Amino acid sequence: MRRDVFQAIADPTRRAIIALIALQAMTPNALAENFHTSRQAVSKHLRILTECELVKQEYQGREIYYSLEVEKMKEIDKWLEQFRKIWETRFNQLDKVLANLKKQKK
Amino acid sequence: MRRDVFQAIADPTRRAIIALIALQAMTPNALAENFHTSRQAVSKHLRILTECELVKQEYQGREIYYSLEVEKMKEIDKWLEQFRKIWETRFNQLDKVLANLKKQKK
DNA sequence: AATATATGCAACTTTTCGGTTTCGCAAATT
DNA sequence: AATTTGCGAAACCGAAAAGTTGCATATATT
Repeated sequence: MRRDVFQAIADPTRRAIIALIALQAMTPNALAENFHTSRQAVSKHLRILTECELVKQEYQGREIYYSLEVEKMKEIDKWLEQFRKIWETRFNQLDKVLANLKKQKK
Repeated sequence: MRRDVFQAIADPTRRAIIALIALQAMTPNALAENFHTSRQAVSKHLRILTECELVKQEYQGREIYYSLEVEKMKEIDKWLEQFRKIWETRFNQLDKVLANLKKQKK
């Protein structure tokens, strides 16, 4: 079982779940209504999300409210950081090219 | 075949490949030296990365240099955007709490 | 021309994934 | 007390993933 953040967000249903519970805590049943799958399938997704700590549970009687562990999402952002540097540099280079073109036009 | 960016970065070997070719274009053979898998396996990963347009090829005689399509990486960044808003808000709320604590100390 | 090298592709195998169905349990409702 | 409801866990299934081995092909090298 790999179970890291990147594997967790690979599945589109899980990404949708993440987007939903980012806004407000939700129960498995409430979540399942948004998809064309059984509640059990959603439950399985929630387990995966819980295992990689992307999600936290809050027990309320027999209901369980799931909500996003936003901090964990930053891990993805952190990984992206190395590439952000690259695409910003590229952008600056493009900027230079455009600036030179302008100069030549004059 | 799903083949989207999120599925592409789910595999740790692929993430490593992405990180390598982000710095400089590399051939499959050169890449394979960095992993404990066969060249063919790396080739397969490269095909997946190519299919979702995360990677571009440059033919040079019998060698093929692979490099990162940085633009495509922005798709992940774009998806993260919605959560960035949330964690920044949370941060601001924490900021307020800290500010209040300071006030009380006075 | 013969051989070596770089690569992709196809076939095959094992493991993982995402789903369903069935079940058991605890909390609510009647 | 009996029934309904919300949930997770386990068993099972088909499809996809990730790897290996064995080719075929095109370009270099000798």
